[in-house]
Amino acid sequence: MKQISVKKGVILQYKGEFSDKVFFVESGLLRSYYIDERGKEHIFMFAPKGWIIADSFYPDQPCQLQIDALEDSILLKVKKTSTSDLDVHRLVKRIAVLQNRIIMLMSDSAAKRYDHFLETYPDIVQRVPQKMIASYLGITPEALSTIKRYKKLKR
Amino acid sequence: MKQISVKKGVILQYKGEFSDKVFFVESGLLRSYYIDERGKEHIFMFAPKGWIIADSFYPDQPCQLQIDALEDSILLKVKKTSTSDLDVHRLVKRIAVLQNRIIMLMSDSAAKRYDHFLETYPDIVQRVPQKMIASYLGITPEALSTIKRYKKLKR
DNA sequence: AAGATTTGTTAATCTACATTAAGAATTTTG
DNA sequence: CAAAATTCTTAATGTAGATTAACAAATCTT
Repeated sequence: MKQISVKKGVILQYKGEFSDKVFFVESGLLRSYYIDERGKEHIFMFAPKGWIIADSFYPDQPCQLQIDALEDSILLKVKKTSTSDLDVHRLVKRIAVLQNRIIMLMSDSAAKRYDHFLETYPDIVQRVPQKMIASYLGITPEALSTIKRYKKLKR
Repeated sequence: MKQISVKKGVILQYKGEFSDKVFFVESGLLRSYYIDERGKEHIFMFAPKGWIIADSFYPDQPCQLQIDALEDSILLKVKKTSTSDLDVHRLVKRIAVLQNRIIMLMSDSAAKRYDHFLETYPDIVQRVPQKMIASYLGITPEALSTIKRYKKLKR
């Protein structure tokens, strides 16, 4: 369990790598993302201060997700193999986060998914490019742009 | 931790209920599903023999998911509050399942999501109505019907 | 077995979002 | 600061999947 400091843009975990790391974000912002067969990135999750980020906790399986820093960040790095550090409480919390993400993805319209995102990450809108938010929502940046225009009109 | 036996159709957990239950499926088939504001059901997960099914493990929060039996089933019912029974190993496994579900939902086409479903639950296709599979995939039964027709044509 | 109900198919039409493209705004870099 | 690169917006057109509807097939009920 040691503290590390990373610059924006640094890749902390590559897809396919056999990783045994879990990161606790002390400050800054990370993201995990899935790269599909066509090379397209789909943002799986953002991790601002206080969040955990990791692949699925199996050290003997190749990672599905890639993780990098969207801002200069300070992290606590823990080895997954030290099961003792993975307390049940934190795992349960993570399950809740994933469950909400699934319910969010299942909710019909992109506009609603955007609202859901705003609730989950109230302070991230200003910090990352819209195209990343679009990727998280599963839509194109153009579509997000249109959604935002409509939201403005309604006000 | 006690064994219970339920008939097809029995609802084991209602949306909004404060539940502290986790079910291990010994035989049969359960499903968890999310009910949206318009009353539409979205199947979150199927749980055949060997799987766990539960809401997000917080006994002090109302359930987001409803759980019922799709077949006569035999279950082990565990109280979530007895943290000791929720071993880290099982939680980690559950996280992996949820992560795969998210990646599946993010993968572009409905046809691919169907393939993904067939891999995850090879023996469920014959056991549940197509409209439930469609719900799990996030599409209409009509759309699934069309996907299956195209798959047949290609063979 | 006959009727009733639920489920599955097909086809026509509609719509949310994708794609393409071109220009405007913002950020990065030398 | 100016030039280059990236990001954002808008609009035109295309498409996967939704909706509607009518019928066929399977399942449940008595």
